[in-house]
Amino acid sequence: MPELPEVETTLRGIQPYLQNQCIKNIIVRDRRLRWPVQADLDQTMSGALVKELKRRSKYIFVITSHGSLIIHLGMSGSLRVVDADLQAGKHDHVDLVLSSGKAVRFHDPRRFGCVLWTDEDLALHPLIKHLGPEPLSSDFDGELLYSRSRGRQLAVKNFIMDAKVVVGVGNIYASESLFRAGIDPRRSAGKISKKRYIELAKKIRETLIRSIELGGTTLRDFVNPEGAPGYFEQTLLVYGRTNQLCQQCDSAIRQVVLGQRSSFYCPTCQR
DNA sequence: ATCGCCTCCTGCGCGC
DNA sequence: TGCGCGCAGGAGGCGA
Repeated sequence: MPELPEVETTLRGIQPYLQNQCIKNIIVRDRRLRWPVQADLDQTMSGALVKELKRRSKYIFVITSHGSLIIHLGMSGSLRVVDADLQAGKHDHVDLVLSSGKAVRFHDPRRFGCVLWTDEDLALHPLIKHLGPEPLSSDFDGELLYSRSRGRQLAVKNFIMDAKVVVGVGNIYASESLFRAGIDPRRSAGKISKKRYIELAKKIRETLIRSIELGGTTLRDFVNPEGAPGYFEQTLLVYGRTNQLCQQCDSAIRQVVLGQRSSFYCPTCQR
């Protein structure tokens, strides 16, 4: 399940194969993603030169001479670098075929992801323009969490997962960051002190950076674009550990549902 | 404005 | 062994 570290790992994996390369053609096998893939995508982008790749939130931008692609991996999406003539499998919906003989293959069993084309300013795109700051940028800190949370009643876990507040904090990393900051995920966002938000912002940043260093979390079948797994899963302290003992205090880890999402916390370490 | 719920979709693991 | 069920979740959209 790609979260920000998995998206960053993916971007870094495909970057060397795409940068300054020519997109020979695009093969669309199934247009039915979260939003339909544009019918004439191949005609629009054939022959495009890839200028640069960028990430914003969990979106990957492929910026070319013939407009940009906005790619989101949804829940189950992946991008792999393959030899262009490798037989496509089930759920291999889109190939960016490169002049080099390689292809970047978009695979997404649940089809929650998207591959959208746009010729407009990416920062002004409807999917992008409302997004809050990047958690790894200097625009994000505890002061921001504190000021944005005043008067808010929702649970702090839901608050930090709101992309208008800060992007890229998904379900796994929200639980992990709150554990590391010692904050109960159910606590009302508006009632947490500035001091605690400063600690939380620090832990969000540290947790994401550490996961990127380890190549992301391999849950289900995440692998980087060259086929290697991520190793952050081995460092998860609460996520998915219901009834297991907390590594800090031996209490049993609890699972609750917040905002339709499973959430994990230690009843002793988190207050 | 805020917040919680619904929805899209398929694969997997579980119980029977 | 096979079947049916519940769960997983990113994030837009909607209703209260």
